[in-house]
Parts: sequence; C-alpha cells; structure tokens
Amino acid sequence: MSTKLPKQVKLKSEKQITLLFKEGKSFTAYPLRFHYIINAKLDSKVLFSAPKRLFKKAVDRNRAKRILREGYRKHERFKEYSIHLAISYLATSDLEQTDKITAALNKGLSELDSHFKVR
RNA sequence: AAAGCAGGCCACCUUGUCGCUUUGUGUUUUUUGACAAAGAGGAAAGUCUGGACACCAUAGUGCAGCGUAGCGGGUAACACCCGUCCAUCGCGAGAUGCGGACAAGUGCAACAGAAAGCAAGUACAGUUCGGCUGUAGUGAAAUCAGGUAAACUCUACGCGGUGAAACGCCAUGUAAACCAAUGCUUGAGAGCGGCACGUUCGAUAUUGGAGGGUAGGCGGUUCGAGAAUUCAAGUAAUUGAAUUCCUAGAUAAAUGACAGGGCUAGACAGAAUCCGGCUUAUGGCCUGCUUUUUUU
Repeated sequence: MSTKLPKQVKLKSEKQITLLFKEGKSFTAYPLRFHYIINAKLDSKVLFSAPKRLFKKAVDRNRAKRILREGYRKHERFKEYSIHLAISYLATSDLEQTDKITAALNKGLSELDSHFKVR
C-alpha cells in the first residue's frame, strides 16, 4: 500500500452516506467528529466534510477538507480495513493551525484503530 | 512634495519530493501500474440584468401588468457601452443623471394676494356702456400656451413561461396508472404563466407498445457573439480582413502538503451549461492630468 488516495477510495453513494450517518457509530476528537461502520463485506472508503453552516466561504470549506485528506493520506493502514468512515470538521475557525488539526486527526484515527482491533 | 481626478496592468515567484483530476501514448484479458501534457478568477461572488441553448404550441392576438426614456451611434441583445448637448456638484482635473409630454384629462401648490379655477373682485383710466379693455397692487406665475409627470396619466419602444436538478438516451423493469393506432358519445377537464380570445390535447372500449418512481451510467459539457498579433475604417464604443493558437471540465465535486531560496509579510477569494454587462469584496504597481506650496 502506498500513500495514494485515488477516486475509488472516496465514499460517493448517497445511500451509503445516509446509512453511515444514520446507523454508524461516532465519537469526537475535537475539532473533528468521526462516523464509522465496520463490516467485513465493505471496501475501505472515506469522506471528508466541512459544513456550510460553519464555513460560509467555499474557500474555507475546500481548505478544511484538503487538510483532512492530506492528513488521512499519510495513514496507509486504514486502506486495508473494511470500514466506511466520515470525518467532519466541526470548529468554526482556526484553519491556520494545521498542526492541531493533524494532531486531532491522529488521535481520532488511533482511537478508531483500537475499536477495529476489539472487533 | 502634498492632496486629489481619470485610466491601464499584475494578482507572490522559483527549485525539489509526495499526492489529486482530465487527456494522450503505449502495456495488459481487464483493473492496477508507467510516462508525458494541461489544470480556477478579476471578481469564479451577489444572482441584479441581456442573450445563446432546451422543453412547453414555430410562442399567437387583445386587455392588464412590468421595464426603458435628451439627441446620435455601437451590439446577438440589454437596464450596458461610446459620442454629444443640457442640468446639478466641484477652485480644478472631472463627477453625477431623478433630462420624453402639463397645446388630452384628473390632481397638487408654502408665503403674499380679493382670487392660483367655478367663485369672487380694490382703485384709477378708456369705452362701442357689456364685470368690455388697460394700468396699479401681491406673486415665479393673474384667467392664461404659468409650475409640477422621484403625481395619476399620456406617448414611443421593448417584454410569453420554466431553467442544466432544462433536455435526449442506455440499462434495470411488478401492477389499474404511461404511449400509439382504431372506434365512439358527451366535449367534463387539461396544457395556459392575471383575464379574454385562439389553439392543441382530451374520460369509457379494443389492439399493440413499453412508460413512471427509485438508484446508476452516457450525452448535453466545453471550439466559442473564442484568444493573440498585424493591417484597414471610425473622434470613440466598435467593425472588417489576414495569419497563428486550442486554453479547466469536476460531479459527496480535482490545484494540496512538506523542505529550501528570493524579501521575513503577501489581500479579496474557489469554476459547476456557456457568453455580454452591472453591483459588491480586495492587495499592489504604472501612466496622464488638476490644485496648492517651494526652488530655478
């Protein structure tokens, strides 16, 4: 596995997304919120979101999602997991502090790791 | 030099590594993987306007409604642009536009005045003896072709609706629903945007076909009122000709990260069918001009 993140890995289907947010489990690692479904039949797929409610400008939404995607891209192991994952950015500002965000991302991902291993 | 006016240009640059989207090359059963090229804006924004395009009838007629408004020109079109007159503002460079019509009708008008329309009328003079005419007096204006249309109104010109989630196709495909043809009687009702006209369709039967919803894919979709350069016409907006170029095309939505250098900081801000404009947000550079002051 490499550090690539091609199109196929993104979660796109509207049905699967609504299922993920409705049925999936979730936890928070401020300023991020993780939703996930673990199922052996699933391919690993991920989506990143930044709500329009909190980020009025499209530039900021793009930036938040790019930071998350770049942080996730470095973690190769998740691409082999059978998981559908959504990572949402739920703070209003502080997009400049990329360190904090990536730290939160790492924390959340390691927590997710533990969840996965329990299964 | 300071303050100001107008116009134009740029939108941090660069090297390396990793990563994203599209296209091409070539490999492979296919996928993956490889290499190469290209990859956000001047406002991509607000959705305020004018079109193209698609469907509803080839988008019709009258009324209503809405928009525009000196004059001339430009344009696919416009509420936009150019020229020019006028008005207002500014010492000025310049800026702004609420600039059609009050010889159709209705309405409105501070103060003054008898009176600013339906009711009156002071003084003097003239007189064809009629409140007929003139002068004085108030006022911007006095019985009249005064003012006012960011008052109703009138005139001229323009305007049908919906909006890329339009629309066309593929695949999946259960039922009374959908479509076509034939037949039949009443023409209920529907397209139809506010009304009327007009026009198209139109209930139940038979036969044939495969439609709608949901999820998915392809097209529409980026070659265009296109860009650059030169020449010509025009005061200009703009137009014509020649040559060259192809310049984002995503779809839970592609441009990012890390490290180094220049100068350490680098604004507003992210395409979503496509063009013309307007408006708003915003960093910097340049050019011309105006006023004031100083020096020669």
